[in-house]
Amino acid sequence: MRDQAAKFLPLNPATLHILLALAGEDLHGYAIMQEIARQSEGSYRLGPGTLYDNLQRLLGQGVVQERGRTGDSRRRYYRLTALGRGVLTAEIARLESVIHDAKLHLQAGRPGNA
Amino acid sequence: MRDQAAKFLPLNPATLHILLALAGEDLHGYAIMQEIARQSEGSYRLGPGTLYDNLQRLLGQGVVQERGRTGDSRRRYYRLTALGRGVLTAEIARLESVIHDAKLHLQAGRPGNA
DNA sequence: CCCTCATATGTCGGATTCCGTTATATCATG
DNA sequence: CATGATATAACGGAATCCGACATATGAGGG
Repeated sequence: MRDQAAKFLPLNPATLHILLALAGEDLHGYAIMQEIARQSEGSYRLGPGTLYDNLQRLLGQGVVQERGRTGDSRRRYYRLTALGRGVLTAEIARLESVIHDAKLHLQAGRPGNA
Repeated sequence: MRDQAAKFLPLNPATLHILLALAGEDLHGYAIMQEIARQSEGSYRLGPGTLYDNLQRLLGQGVVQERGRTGDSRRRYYRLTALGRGVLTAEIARLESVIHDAKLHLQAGRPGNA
């Protein structure tokens, strides 16, 4: 699984945030946009173009899948597959190591930057 | 500064890794490629196309600048500007919050993924 | 019933970015 | 001065980004 997941890394920001939004619960597209805006406190917003391009690709890659429709017939709910969960987990682990490195370098040498 | 830096976020993976490589010390392009490969233990490699496209853009944005050439006349050394250091710092802070959220959701509910 | 507005998905097309291939120049060695 | 490794850069097709626009459905009021 980790081998499979590794092929998808690194994730671009849009993909990372979509997977993150879906990690908590299954959501439909419009709700994904809202959840990403909420998580970033409004500083990062995905437009529909970027969102649906990405969902289309992720469906094809088997990273997310569509859940059976219930209630509101407009909504298409998406959920992470096992692969998708593995990809997100692997990316988070990778980013932790990136952050670790960054902190070493950002404080070493130049305190006040400039 | 942070306001300025915020305009550049989120960083795509190539940009993040270039800035990270330069956070430690000034490097020339070829060395940036090697440093990124080293930091990721070979799992993420930037080709020259992606690297120089990005450096060109970052120079234009004032995120990195060229240092005076010394020694080997082929090499062009790059360094982070104050803005560049601020951008990297802001992105790292943002990613920490992303990781925090992700960990909540990834362990909640589904322990073993699958 | 309609009419209207918010919700929700999807399309479209230009701009940007990605990224491997190829070209060119310089260094180090013998 | 020949050779091979290092280093930068140009090139061009593919992929992605992303706002604007189009369409369809739901909720609620009159």
